[in-house]
Amino acid sequence: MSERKVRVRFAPSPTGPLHIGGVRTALFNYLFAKKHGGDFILRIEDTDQARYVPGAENYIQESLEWCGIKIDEGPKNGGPFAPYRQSERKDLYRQYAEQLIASGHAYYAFDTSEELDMARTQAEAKGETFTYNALSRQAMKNSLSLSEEVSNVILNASTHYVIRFKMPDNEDVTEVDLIRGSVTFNTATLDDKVLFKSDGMPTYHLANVVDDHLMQITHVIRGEEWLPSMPLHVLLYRAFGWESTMPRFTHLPLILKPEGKGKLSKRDGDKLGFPVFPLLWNDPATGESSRGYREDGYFKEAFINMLALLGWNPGTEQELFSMEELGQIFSLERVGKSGARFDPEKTKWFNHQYFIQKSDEELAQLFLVELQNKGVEAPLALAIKVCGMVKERCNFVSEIWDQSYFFFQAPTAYDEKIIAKRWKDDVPVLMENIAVFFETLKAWNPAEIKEPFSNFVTEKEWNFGTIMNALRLCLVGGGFGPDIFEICETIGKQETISRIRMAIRQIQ
RNA sequence: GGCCCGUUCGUCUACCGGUUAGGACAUCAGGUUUUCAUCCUGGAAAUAGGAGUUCGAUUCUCCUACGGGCUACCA
Repeated sequence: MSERKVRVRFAPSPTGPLHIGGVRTALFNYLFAKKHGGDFILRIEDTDQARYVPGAENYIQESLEWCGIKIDEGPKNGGPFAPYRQSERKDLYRQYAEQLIASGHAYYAFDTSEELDMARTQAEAKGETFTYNALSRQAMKNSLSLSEEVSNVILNASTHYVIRFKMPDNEDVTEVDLIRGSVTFNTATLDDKVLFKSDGMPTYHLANVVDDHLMQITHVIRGEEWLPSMPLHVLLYRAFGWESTMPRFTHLPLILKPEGKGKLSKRDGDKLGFPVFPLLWNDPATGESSRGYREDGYFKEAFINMLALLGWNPGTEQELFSMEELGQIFSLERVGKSGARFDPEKTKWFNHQYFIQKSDEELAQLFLVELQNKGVEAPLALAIKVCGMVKERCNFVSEIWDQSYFFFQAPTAYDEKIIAKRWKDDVPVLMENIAVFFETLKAWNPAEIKEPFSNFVTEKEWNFGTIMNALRLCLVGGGFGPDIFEICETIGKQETISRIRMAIRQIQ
């Protein structure tokens, strides 16, 4: 059993965009596979046609691709266990459900949803919860409570029946969870879960176990919301006689809201202003769109790095990891047990780290696209130079413009606060003197502007801070930006002088 | 309600019986930047509570509290 090649799967259901919790589950599966030289399988669990959302599967596929999570087998690239979409495997499940009936592990149930609702309401009235189990199943309509003849009559007359698992009466089921240790459930607290629905489709439980077995999955790594169904799944493996090749189970802690109670939801992102999804999602039903990390300007490396460290840590103080590195050092033992609150601020920090690691050229290419969208024409060389000057103060490509627009155009407005602070009554005259002085300069580069400029200001006995800050206001329109002489050089002598005179005219 | 899982600075977490309980984000204070940001230095900041076990508990056990998940012919 330990000889088997590691095979893991990510098995989302295409009911909407994959949220970051799902991406993290996929990531941990992928990293586990990489670490052990195994395979990563994508399986689409579309057994609920009512909740099927067009485009969702494609979204999932594209999200994983953007993240750099490579799929070894899946609906798009195929593989030896195709198909990888459960709707296309539909015909296969019935025989397994019937096998369970034949072996006495399952039975037909004929109760209508109205009858079940009634049973629930009645129980509720008595302050109890209705459970379809060993205690109640004799009172319900099924092939266990009814005679074989009656059952067969119903079976032949209608297709409206389900197949339920015959949950043992009172039995402890213990199974090891790789990050939590051994967990025990008593079957008396569990119910007779539906395995096969009246629409001819299997439920998650049946399809999941059958496919994991058929696809030779060795490790099931999924969200903590599945922990309560682990005993059912274990019992199914036993009932099928597959216990010797049953996968090991691991349940990942959930991602919680940044503030308040509960698990992270789409609403939190809207409210707090951060994406909850990897990619932009346009809902085909409501027409609503949700922001994505990719479109918000996050680098995938930063996104992955952030996700990897949410619930997992390497045990060292290193925080920056490439996908490659993660694939070498990831281990399930180092995944935490408790839910992790999501921190959008830290994600920005990660992005900054990757942002400043990028070369000026790489950033310039991205920045050029932004410039184009703004209708600004600029040579690559200038974009590279500008990126080099301002990258330290940005987290995103979209922030470069705000830090550097003055390299491409004269300021159209002047920051009121800076005017109040730096533009005293005597400043216009001083600035005109500076403009005249600049006209006399021959050389125009930072060093050869700075030296004569300093001498000039010193000679005049003007206050340095006054001059420098006012000059910055003239050239930039605000009180920020890179070295002032670098700016002078980059925009050119004529433009520098013209901006000074324009500011004198415009600032009141 | 029942079942299961969890609980270390505000947040993510390290320390798998002996530490001045470490790091990162955020925050605060200095410094650099004749600007802003970056950056550098420093500060404040935690073992949920109570019983055990032990020479010694953040670490092991139990109870309580709190948090989370599940409790569908959804996954």
